[in-house]
Amino acid sequence: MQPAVRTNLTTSATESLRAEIVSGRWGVGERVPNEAVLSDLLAVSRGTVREAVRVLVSQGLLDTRQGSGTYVRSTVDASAALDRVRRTGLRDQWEARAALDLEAARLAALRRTPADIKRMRQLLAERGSVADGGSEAFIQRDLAFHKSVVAASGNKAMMELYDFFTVAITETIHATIDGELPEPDQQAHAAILDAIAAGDPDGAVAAVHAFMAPVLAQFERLLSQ
Amino acid sequence: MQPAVRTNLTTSATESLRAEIVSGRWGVGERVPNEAVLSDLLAVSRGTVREAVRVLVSQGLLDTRQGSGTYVRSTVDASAALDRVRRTGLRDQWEARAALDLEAARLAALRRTPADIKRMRQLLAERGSVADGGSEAFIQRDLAFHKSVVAASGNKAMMELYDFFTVAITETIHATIDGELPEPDQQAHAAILDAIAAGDPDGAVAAVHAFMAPVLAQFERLLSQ
DNA sequence: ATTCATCAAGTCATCTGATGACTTGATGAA
DNA sequence: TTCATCAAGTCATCAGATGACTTGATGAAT
Repeated sequence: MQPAVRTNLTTSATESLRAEIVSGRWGVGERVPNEAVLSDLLAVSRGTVREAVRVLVSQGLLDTRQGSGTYVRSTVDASAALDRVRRTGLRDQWEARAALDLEAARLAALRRTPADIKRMRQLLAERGSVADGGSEAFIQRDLAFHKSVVAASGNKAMMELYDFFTVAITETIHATIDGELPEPDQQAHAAILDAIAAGDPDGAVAAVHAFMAPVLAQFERLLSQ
Repeated sequence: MQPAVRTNLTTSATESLRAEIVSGRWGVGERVPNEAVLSDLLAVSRGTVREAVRVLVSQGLLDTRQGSGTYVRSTVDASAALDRVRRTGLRDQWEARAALDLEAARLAALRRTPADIKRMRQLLAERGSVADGGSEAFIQRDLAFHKSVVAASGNKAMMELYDFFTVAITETIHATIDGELPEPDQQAHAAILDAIAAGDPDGAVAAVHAFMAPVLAQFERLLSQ
């Protein structure tokens, strides 16, 4: 069945205001109606209007000036993008991070410095097994290796996004299935590093693909239940 | 002189609450004090507390449930992560988006529905040339095609990220080099679509690579100046 | 004619109090 | 053991009031 949508007045007020802005009916720099008028237009109380306006201010769409009024600051709504990303499913987030892993490995194979290789080798050696220090510590070491690969790509945007996804995915996993995912083995990781060290971009991509496959397959199983 | 900082109670209340969350003092899933208590703790009225909470809800950090309470949803401060991504260079942002293009094309080749293919074909046909309606309109049509490819991957996280990077890259380009980039040609785009329609993931990846190469080469030239 | 202090209207900022809607755990009957 | 009922706790929303700030108009002083 179609799930019943439960919304609240503030949210719908926010979306109504947002629609006026992104549609361009309220132009950039223009002053919007005051709180009392908006309260009438939206048929909600002034408090609700204020909450809606505050949200749009925090997203950079509006700008309030005490004593003067509320003004349109921008019609571009990118600031909420990552929030919406976080609301997507676990599989989607994992795939998006995998996209970064893939391209980062390819770029790393083209750009890695000797220092990068040394660092990745060290982290891979430290990665060890789950037996050392428990699964939580192992996940941290595993992550450190992956991040070093992304770092070797020299791409700061991808590093930031990788961090973002890592935390978001961790939270989602804790909130839902509680760690039922297979842990990729040491050999698969070594293959990635070898390809990067050899300066082989296609090999690096293939290696990442190989180690991602079982995890994604597990997702499909979990999601199909 | 140091400009006088003028802040308001709602903003400082928001930051106080955010600090509790990102510091981990309030853990994920935990229920936070109710509005009346927060009102006392922050020494502001309940209305102000509600505005602050609403902002954090809109940013995905909190979650309110009527009748139950307010809960910590996540400790990832997406708005901060996004600012850091924005501050990275144009090449880094472009590469990150390319990583999405690449993986999305591969996934689209595996998952595309007949409706997806029809839509992509239509948008590719409409894409036409710069002559029709000027470069601004052409860029919009070009973008529409790329987004349809990402949509065909069925991955919502990647769609949101693609939108984000598109806006960020557009802003950066306007702010810096003012559109000196080569426009990938129609044939290269057709190759992507053909591979996806044929259900050929490797071919889709190769096609995206082929069309990205000249743009990235141009970046290298511009950046080396 | 120009400058500047003053003022009044308009607007957002904040507080207070009240009522309704919803959730959740306890209670007790079937 | 199951399930309907209930009461307490919490967020959702409204209404009214006061304070702080901005802005343009006014008019006196220079």
